[in-house]
Amino acid sequence: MKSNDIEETASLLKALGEFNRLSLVYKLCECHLPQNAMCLCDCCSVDASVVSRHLKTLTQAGVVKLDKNGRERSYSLDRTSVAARLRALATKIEAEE
Amino acid sequence: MKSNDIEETASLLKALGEFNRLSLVYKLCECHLPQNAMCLCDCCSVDASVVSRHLKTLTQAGVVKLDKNGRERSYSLDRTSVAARLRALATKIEAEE
DNA sequence: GACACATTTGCGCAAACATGCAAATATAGA
DNA sequence: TCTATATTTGCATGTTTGCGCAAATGTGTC
Repeated sequence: MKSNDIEETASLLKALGEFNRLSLVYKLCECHLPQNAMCLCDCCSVDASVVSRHLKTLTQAGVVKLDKNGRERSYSLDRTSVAARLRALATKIEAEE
Repeated sequence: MKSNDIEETASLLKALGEFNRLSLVYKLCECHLPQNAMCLCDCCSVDASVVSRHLKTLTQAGVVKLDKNGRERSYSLDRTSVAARLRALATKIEAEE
């Protein structure tokens, strides 16, 4: 197992492993359409700046995708990628190599 | 989504989302038989006390199971449980509810 | 009991992190 | 250009966390 792979997976899990960030992810989960940050503020009672920072963290970890359309800045889950990475980890853990 | 569920899932991901802890998990992954902590020290170059603490964290998160047999203290992955929980999260994230 | 070995715990430290507030920035619309 | 709104960033703060070392604890063996 390469060190880089471990680091990469750890980053994903760390990004997801914080209460407010995971709440954001679940909130995005329920949204068919991309959401702007203000809308996402509702799900966790923290300052907008905190939400902004959490969304940045999630974006850097590849959990969330950002679409900029002029003033509109909308976030959406990268569902397939995240699901695939979690499943890959599950498969690895399950297998006795 | 209940707050407790989020907290519980976040705990699992947080436990896995640290480089040395994830290294321990991968190491345990490759072991057919339960391992003692000293053996696990090899995979990450940190003090034994640190490994002990990480293993405790992983145990509390339900990632690892501890068997005490006299002096022997051996750790093993709770493969099915962890895999199931990761897959459940993957499924949830993938689904547009 | 004395010893060796494995593991945990107490302590201190430095780095990372989550947070709120205020100021700065960006952008659409009047 | 001016304004209103959305978002980011700088700063300060309190908390958490990972770490190493040394001491303590547990447990089998002599």
